[in-house]
Amino acid sequence: MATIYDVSELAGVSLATVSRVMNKNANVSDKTRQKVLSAMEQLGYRPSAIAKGLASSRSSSVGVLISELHGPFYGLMMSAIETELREFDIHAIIAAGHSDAGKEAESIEFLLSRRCDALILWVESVSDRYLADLAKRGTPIVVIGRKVAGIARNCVSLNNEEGGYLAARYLLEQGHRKMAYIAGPLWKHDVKERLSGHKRALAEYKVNFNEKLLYEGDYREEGGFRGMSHLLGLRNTFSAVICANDEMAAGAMTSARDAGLSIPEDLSIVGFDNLVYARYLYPKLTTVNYPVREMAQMAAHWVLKHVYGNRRFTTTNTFAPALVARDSVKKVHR
Amino acid sequence: MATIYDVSELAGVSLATVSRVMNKNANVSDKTRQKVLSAMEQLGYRPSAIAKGLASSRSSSVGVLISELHGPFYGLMMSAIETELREFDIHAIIAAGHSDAGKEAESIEFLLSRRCDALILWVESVSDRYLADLAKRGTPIVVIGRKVAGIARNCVSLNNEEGGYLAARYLLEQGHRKMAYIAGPLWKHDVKERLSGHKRALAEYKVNFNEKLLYEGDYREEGGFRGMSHLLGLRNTFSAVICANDEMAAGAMTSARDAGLSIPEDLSIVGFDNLVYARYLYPKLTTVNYPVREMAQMAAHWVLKHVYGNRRFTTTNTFAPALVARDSVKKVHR
DNA sequence: TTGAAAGCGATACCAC
DNA sequence: GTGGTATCGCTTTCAA
Repeated sequence: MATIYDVSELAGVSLATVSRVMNKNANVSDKTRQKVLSAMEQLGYRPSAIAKGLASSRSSSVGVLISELHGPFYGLMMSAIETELREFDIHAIIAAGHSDAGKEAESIEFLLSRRCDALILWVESVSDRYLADLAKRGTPIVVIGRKVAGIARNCVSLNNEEGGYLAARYLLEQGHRKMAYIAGPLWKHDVKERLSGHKRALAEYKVNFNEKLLYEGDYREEGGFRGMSHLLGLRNTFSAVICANDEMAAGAMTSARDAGLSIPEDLSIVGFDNLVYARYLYPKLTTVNYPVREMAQMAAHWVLKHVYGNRRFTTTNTFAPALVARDSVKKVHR
Repeated sequence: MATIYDVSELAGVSLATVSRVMNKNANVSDKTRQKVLSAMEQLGYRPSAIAKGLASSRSSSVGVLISELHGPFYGLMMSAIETELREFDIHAIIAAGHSDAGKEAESIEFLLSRRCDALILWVESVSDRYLADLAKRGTPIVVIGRKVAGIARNCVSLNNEEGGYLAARYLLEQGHRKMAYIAGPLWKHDVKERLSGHKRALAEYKVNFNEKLLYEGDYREEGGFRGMSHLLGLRNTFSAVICANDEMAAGAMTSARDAGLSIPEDLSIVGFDNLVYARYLYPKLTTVNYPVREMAQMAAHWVLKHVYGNRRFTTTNTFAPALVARDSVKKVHR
């Protein structure tokens, strides 16, 4: 592969000059610029991002850490970040943390070793303390989906508590009084927040939260399926089930149907996230909107602004959920 | 951030020695190794992958190009590749091609500029010629999901024609004779192949292919939705609809239901891909399995074997689709 | 406007 | 076993 030396030689100019035309530095005469450009063309020259990074201590890359590379939620996030960054020729180096503290830390170290100019992190297991320390290590970070004490301005987060509240309140407004709850892994921050919002709504309506009707799922279809099966096996009755995300809602619906129930006639269901496919489920899923795309874009903008000095962006740190009413909830007359 | 110089100084050894312990080179006494290791520890030393790449002309990264970063299909692919590679401390640099020849080529150039040790490509728009030329440029490539003339051994592909055939034959076996087809974008290779397999099955059963019942979709839910709406608006009747992928099948089902039809009683539906969510649709979707994960792993293994010299892997170039019968097809008695 | 030369942080070959 | 040093491909002063 041709190097800058080859170009400089063929064009009959110095390395510095070649470097100047690459970086669109003004102080180059049109004539030399043309010579250089055509030399590059002839050689099929492609600058080495590696050498460039070493020399400039700027890698033009930002590390993105998410829990999983698959899954509709993370996919959207990644996609949005990549799109925003790419427009400025910044590349996303993507790694998966698998919701495990060890792997998350390892991935962060990995991204750091790649000398990313900044890190955008969706982390669930690593502690607030760890993140706060990391922020002081030099590489700018923005934490997405979580509010970390001490570095609030580096965070882009959703009010999950409010989301949990909205879902429950909606059901209560529709007349439901007995509801089951299929949560995500209970150690996760957002899971706990959603659940506490849920309880707040119940309290407001003076209905008791029944621990027996709480199932700890895994945020995936499978967990929703098992959760519903479990709940249906109980002696308790309930007219609605709230799932802590849409994927589990999909699994739960399938399970309910396998048990012969129809939705929403026999059972109402509410999800969380408002993934694309929520409206292609049957019946169309009533859920809580999670503005992932917007949040991901915001994280990217934060980096573009604070790390790459792009002044055109303004940033916000918190986002709000919103209820999206569709067809999976039936009104109950009491 | 500490450099190798700092470590060598603190440990009181030469650069070369530090480098040796990093690379687990045997020729270092236990004593010096310990000195170096503790110096690294003290300094919080983290080798620069960038400098390493420049010096060794090995970036320990492979470029992965896919059409979109979101979407269940690509997500699974990416995830599988990353997992395989990561185990060997090889990193995936991921880029999106957006099914556009210009962007695909640009992304490839981008990955090349990053000096990836190899490229794993899912490309749809760029020509066979382009790929064959690229393969000669030096950086090893493996093309996934497509068989490219001239570089067949660098390809990992599925027999799409067979998949299209299987879907249609299944419907024919179940007694269906009038079926509509919601295809993907007709310029795509796999779309054409699936469709031609479809026609082969029809021919075998001596049933005519009705051009009027062919709709060109977009491989996404939305396209399936519109396709079904379109088909239902026709004067033609049909007892089944084959969708060229599961996402469109989901959209199509929603549309059919909006029109008051029940599935599979009034209309049978078959998909393609066998995504996770196919079994959480209602009714559970009968589809054709696309072994994406296996294929992605194979692509990663190919690279691990041929580029990084890992002899433990064996490679295969072609994969076969298989029909997965579930609940979205009704048997028709004739 | 252009060039010379000193890094950037590792690797790897050659001595000792 | 360990050290010296050229080298990778580019950026970035500093002079001219």
